[in-house]
Amino acid sequence: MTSQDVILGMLMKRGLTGYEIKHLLETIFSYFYNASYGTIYPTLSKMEKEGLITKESVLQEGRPNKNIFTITDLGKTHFKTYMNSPVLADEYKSDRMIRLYFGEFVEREVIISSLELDLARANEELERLEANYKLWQPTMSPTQEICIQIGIENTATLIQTLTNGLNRLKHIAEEKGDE
Amino acid sequence: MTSQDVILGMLMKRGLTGYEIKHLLETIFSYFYNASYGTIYPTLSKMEKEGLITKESVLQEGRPNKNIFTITDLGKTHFKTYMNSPVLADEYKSDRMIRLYFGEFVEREVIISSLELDLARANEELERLEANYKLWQPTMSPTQEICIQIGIENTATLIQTLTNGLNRLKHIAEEKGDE
DNA sequence: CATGGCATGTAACCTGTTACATGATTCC
DNA sequence: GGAATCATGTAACAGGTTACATGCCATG
Repeated sequence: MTSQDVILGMLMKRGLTGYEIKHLLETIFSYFYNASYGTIYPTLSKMEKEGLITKESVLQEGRPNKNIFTITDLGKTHFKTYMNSPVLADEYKSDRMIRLYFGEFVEREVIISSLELDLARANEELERLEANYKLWQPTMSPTQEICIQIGIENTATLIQTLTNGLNRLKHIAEEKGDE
Repeated sequence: MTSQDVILGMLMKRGLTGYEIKHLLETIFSYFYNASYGTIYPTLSKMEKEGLITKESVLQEGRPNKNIFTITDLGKTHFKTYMNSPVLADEYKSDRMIRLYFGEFVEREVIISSLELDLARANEELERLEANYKLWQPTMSPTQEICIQIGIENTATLIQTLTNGLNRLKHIAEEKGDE
């Protein structure tokens, strides 16, 4: 799974610009993938050279011209090859979790306020995912729905676990304060 | 958060060899971090040159010699700087999720059997995490416990969501079969 | 006698990010 | 007047993986 595979998948439905691809990544894909412009544009150029996609330049008034990329038959073949290749293990690197894991080496308050920030962010993320779900549900395929449900339910669980963890940590902090 | 920060954190408790670091990553850290030997050994060399850690070679009989690395005061300072730096966003790239998202472009059975594999793996992972929890709980710090609880609860939630999703997909498949 | 555990290390490669460069228009 | 949106692109760099190289011992 490289950015190329993900972009090909996005183009299976309709032609897109690099800018639109980035926007999609930030909204619907953000839960399980992302890429910067520094990846997207060079990848699109490379794919065009290889004949996986074609470029159509559209002149616009009052705003920059744009390049709409459309998948070719060769591109579709490549995408299907990807979809039938062995599934790779998830890549997950969490700075939040690392710091929590090593929490014993910093002051308790640092950890507590960090967890509180995580909790606030998780709540925002949950709202965002639920808003997305309501917005796009009518046009989503069944498997897309499962994707967003996984995102929503995992975030809801995270909120629960963080809340429980915070309560326990605060409890320990109070006990220590009583000594 | 680079591998250096994680390794420094691991060495805060006791000296370790590269091999032991890899083992720890695969067992307790696997839920939120990992690194290959190709990262670990060069990073350890670099850290030694920079004076963050010291190397002690231990000759062994019947098995290869090993290098035990110990954190220095400079290393501890670096670790604390990391722990007080701004938290980075999680990096999560999931091939599983990408394929599920684009599931409409392949045969339903491919998706169903893929989800069934995911479910089986999630069950194994849950068992592994729970076994770890039982094994290490007595020696875990409160924040370490929260880490493993997050892992366990998220995995349990994933199992639920996958089960629900599978049921719905099979239902749709049956309806289609009735046409 | 083969597999897995113990143990270290390098070189070639891949993939991606960050920061920079440009510039008009619309909304607050 | 400043920020956000639309829109594309590059160069330098960072950070990592994979495959290879080595080799003994214990277990089945």
